[in-house]
Amino acid sequence: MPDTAHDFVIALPHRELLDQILDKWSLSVMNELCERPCRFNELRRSIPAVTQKSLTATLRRLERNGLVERRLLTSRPVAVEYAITPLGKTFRAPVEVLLTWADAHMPEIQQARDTFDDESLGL
Amino acid sequence: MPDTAHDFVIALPHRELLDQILDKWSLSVMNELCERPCRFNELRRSIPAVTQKSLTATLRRLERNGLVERRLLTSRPVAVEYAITPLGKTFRAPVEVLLTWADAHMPEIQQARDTFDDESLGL
DNA sequence: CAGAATCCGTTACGATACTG
DNA sequence: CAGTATCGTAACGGATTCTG
Repeated sequence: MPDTAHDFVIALPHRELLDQILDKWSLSVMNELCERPCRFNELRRSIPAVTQKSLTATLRRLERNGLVERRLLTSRPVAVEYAITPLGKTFRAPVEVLLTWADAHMPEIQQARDTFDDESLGL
Repeated sequence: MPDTAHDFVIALPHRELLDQILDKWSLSVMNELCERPCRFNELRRSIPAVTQKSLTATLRRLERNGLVERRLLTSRPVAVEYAITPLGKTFRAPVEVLLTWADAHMPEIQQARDTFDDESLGL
């Protein structure tokens, strides 16, 4: 086996990949697309806080990494549809594990934060 | 069950938490501390690319969230030791799932990138 | 409708110097 | 040894305007 265990630094390609698909909006976008293909403005409405610019960038990144597919609908006027890819679907499980963990330990974490913040002040 | 499925936006506290513990250096740091408690400069050597400033910030964040513990060793001169907490240990599993996924699909992803980049040029 | 282009402020980060 | 303080840069993201 190569390493992964005592791996010095999470391996740069991994780190870079995570940066691209765990960023601010990617999870929300993929979450939406996992339910159904969506038009651009449909996505905007589903994720009200995202700006058009960020959404575009997010979709491009996800498309480049093969997690999302951009379909040009040859209608009149031309429309665009985004859909999750098979690869994208395989990413759901790891993410759910992550969110489940977050959910389960959020109270514990919140308490750690409170304690930490109190101590910082208390000094 | 509440939602998570048609959840609009990954829930802000979750998003914020992920930002704090999946950031650039946190995984490498926790990876190291999972093997043994470490001194500050020991960590720096283990993760050569991290600057002192970023390492300090990362450790503080992880400490605040209860994933890492800062132990003041009352020796002469005073030393500091960082260790993973029980909570921190529970985070290992989700991360491994994530990295395993990344490992398994990296070739596929790399090919998607190549294709995408080629098409961008080809036009 | 689905963006591209521009401007602009905040934040992240690295490099460097200094401290108890 | 384990930081803090300061500075400069660069990337990120939001707001706004424009376009086929």
